[in-house]
Amino acid sequence: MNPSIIKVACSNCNLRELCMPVGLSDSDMQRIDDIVATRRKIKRGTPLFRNGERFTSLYAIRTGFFKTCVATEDGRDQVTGFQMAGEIIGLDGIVNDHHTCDAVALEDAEVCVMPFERIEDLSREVTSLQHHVHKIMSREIVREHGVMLLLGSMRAEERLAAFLLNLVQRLHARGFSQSELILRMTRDEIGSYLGLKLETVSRTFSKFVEEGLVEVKQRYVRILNADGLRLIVNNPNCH
Amino acid sequence: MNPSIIKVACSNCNLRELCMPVGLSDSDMQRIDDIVATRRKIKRGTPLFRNGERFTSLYAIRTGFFKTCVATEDGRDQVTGFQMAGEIIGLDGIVNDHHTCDAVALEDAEVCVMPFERIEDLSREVTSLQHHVHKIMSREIVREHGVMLLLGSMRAEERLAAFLLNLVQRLHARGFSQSELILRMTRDEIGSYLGLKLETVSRTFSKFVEEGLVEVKQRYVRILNADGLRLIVNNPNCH
DNA sequence: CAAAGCTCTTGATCTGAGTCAAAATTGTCG
DNA sequence: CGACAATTTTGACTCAGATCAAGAGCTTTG
Repeated sequence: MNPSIIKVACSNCNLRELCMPVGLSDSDMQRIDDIVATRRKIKRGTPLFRNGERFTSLYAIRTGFFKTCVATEDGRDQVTGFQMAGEIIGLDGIVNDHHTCDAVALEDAEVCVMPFERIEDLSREVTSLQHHVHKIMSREIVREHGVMLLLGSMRAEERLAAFLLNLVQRLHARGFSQSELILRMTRDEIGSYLGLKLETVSRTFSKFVEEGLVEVKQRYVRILNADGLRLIVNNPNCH
Repeated sequence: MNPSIIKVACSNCNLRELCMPVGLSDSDMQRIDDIVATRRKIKRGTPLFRNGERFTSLYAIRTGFFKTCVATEDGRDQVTGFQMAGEIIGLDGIVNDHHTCDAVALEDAEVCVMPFERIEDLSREVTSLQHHVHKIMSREIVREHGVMLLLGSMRAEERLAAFLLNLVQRLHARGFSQSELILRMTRDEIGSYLGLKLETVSRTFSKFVEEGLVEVKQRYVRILNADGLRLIVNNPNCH
């Protein structure tokens, strides 16, 4: 028995509205509580799951911050996303019953373990859960379209600006500041996600600082001019 | 009434094993037949659906070839995928009840229209259909991870080689040649998908021809040395 | 079938981001 | 607390792919 595994319930979880369907009846809520079999704590730098591992469960992040990354045989890898509290990871494993990417905690984290079989069973009975599962997967597809747009057609500054705005927007939705954030990932990881080298990420940060768009002190970032960043993202001709 | 809409069934469709679950009982097959409400013919260059349109159905491609693309307000756009017979499009629309990309036929095409409500209703009853829907969505997520890897970390030659190998592999799975194909898209569209300019796509084709890897005559491509292409994809140090 | 309009190829040049290198800063842990 | 390791910044130089431009092939349509 893993001592880091403890039993809990969703019904009184304050992230409920992020990972669960809204407007459930009490009895449905009760049943959904049972989906979350256990919680699991993940130490910083440690994988929640790895490419090739058997897929059994989806994970709802309770606390902490993750990255997911895929790799080629020849050792290149690509960060495919950064995930924070209330987001669901593991969807990649459904097709082949095996995970096709690594999920690594970037800070000490805790996740709710939701055995996928139970999700499937229950979503045959609770329609709103079925909808919810479909929407979560579709949302991930749409998010990835956005990343493809970014990687396929944006310049370094546009990519970093879009990245910062996206992060801060998601943090804000979780009750954090709209303008301040602590990056939980290295420049190298940001670069991998954005298709840039770490030096380029660093230089672009410096450029934003010079232009008074942000204040940066290592992992700490304060956004001074969000509209300026939005302008960079939306206007390819601004330079 | 749209005259291009006609009634049909899956049970005797030869693409069945590509878009539908396998190993269904006769009675389940019967019910799944009813999912495909209609078929729809799409003329070359015409959209099947557009960004912003209300989402109602998924589409199984019966014949023809599609591209899907997303766009920014400022007019940039990005091809997010090319789809062929047996593949499902429209998954992007589930999250927000509206499509977030355009799907355009690159040759005259025919699709099976599958109202998503019916899919959801039936997949609550037919477990194998439920699994199937989940797998299709997960497969799309994994595919997009691959595209992110390509866009984020590969060089032009690697991208084009990976693209050709992927296309020919999918065509082969549909009974076409492993070595010959007709591109249904322009150099510009390939470039958009691969994050390259059309000139770079053209030059890279020319380079492959010089190296004896492929034979190219406009849209016609014959792969002469598939292993050579694979080597380009897998070995970042080969140059 | 001829003209107009796409699409594709190729050349010349430019440039944004990559590479290599070194120093500065911060974090970690005995 | 202090030293080692990891991360970040900055500079100098290079290069893959973008851009600009022109011409050649194809397709389409009246």
